[in-house]
Amino acid sequence: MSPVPSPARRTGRPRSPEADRAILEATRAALVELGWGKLTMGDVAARARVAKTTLYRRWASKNELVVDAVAALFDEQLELPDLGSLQADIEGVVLRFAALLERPETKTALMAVVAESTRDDALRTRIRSAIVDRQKRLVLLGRERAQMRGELPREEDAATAGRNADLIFDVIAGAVVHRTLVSAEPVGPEWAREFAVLLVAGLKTL
Amino acid sequence: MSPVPSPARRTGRPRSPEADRAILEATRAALVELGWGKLTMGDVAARARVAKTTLYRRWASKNELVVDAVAALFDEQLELPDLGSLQADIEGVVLRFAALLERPETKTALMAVVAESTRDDALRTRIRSAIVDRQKRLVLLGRERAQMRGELPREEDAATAGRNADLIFDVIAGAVVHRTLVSAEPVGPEWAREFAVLLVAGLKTL
DNA sequence: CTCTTACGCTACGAGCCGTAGCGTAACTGC
DNA sequence: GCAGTTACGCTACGGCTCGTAGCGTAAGAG
Repeated sequence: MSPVPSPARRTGRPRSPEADRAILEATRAALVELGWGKLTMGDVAARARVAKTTLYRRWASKNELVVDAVAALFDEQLELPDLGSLQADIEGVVLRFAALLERPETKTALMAVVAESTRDDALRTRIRSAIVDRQKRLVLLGRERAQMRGELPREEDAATAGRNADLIFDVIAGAVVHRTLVSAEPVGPEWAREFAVLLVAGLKTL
Repeated sequence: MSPVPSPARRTGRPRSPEADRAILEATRAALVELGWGKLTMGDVAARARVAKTTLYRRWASKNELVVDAVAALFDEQLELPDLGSLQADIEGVVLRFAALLERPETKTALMAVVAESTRDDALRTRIRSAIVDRQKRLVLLGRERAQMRGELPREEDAATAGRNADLIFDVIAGAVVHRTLVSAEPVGPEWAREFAVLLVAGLKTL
């Protein structure tokens, strides 16, 4: 989690895990109140009751600090219960993802970090492993279940299966993000249902 | 376009439209080279060969300047030729939107502005009218055509029609944006075709 | 020709960044 | 214990950007 200098050190005073926690939490709080643009390292340090230099000993830049602070939010929701049908599973994953995006600290930060990642490959890699791939697992899981139930055909070759998974993931995640952040409308059960109906119908013809 | 003080002035030296142009263009260029975070007003002014004070006479903040600079990019692609079928029309709108997003000045800026808009209602309104609604018109146009051709049923009431249009728009725009910016994969003709197949199949069952 | 407004330029206080230097705290190995 | 090593808090600093003020000049309107 503290990426900058992770030398396999063995002697000397160890880093305070408490400080790690406090800094990440302070970062999320500051994001909610101030937003990405006005968030300052000095402010985060003050909230965490930590010296500014301590921040810089762990994170090289504001970008990386924020990515880690946000990524921690995605550690929770990694399970998706089997709801019995493809339709229900899609509604479930949509609602979970939406619930995550509704949280004010996620909204602002995720988009800002994605924006920055268009110019920073290291950041993109970090986001991919910390956030995107974890969400994608849910999609793969849902498809697998649907194929077991016979709701969806199995792809003939691995390449097609991979392309389809990517497509489905972009459609689901994209729609939820766009609805939440651009259209700025809530993702409720009805919307999830309508979206899932649309998607399931499309998937069955693939 | 220059939002700050738009008093119905009639006397005195008029504002230089040339300066407007130069500033917006310089802003886009700076965005490509520096990104949102490192873009400075001083730098934009220097690129536009304009005094920094001239920027502040027109735009109150960096946010609004960037929104206007990006919005200008969306003024072009507002037409969508009738390609003969719903499938082809969707592929067309996807490819057009993707082409816009592929431009480096759009990529970074659009996401950054969206991120900031989660905390700034005025900014969100501005984005909506300048960018979102214009793209949405294309969706409405495509649906209208498909209904004329008999490819899609007409909605029974206006409320349902509105909800459907919103849903479709979020799916299309969201998928393209997510594919381009988060997955960081190109939107080519094959992807557009596969996506359109999926969506058309779903739409016909709505 | 006067009035009014825009422009370029310079200068400025304020705030934040990221780093350096110091003394102190915590933990390890002898 | 004691020395060695690393983390921490604190202070101070140069450098950069912000956004504004003040001035003299440029450009249309009446």
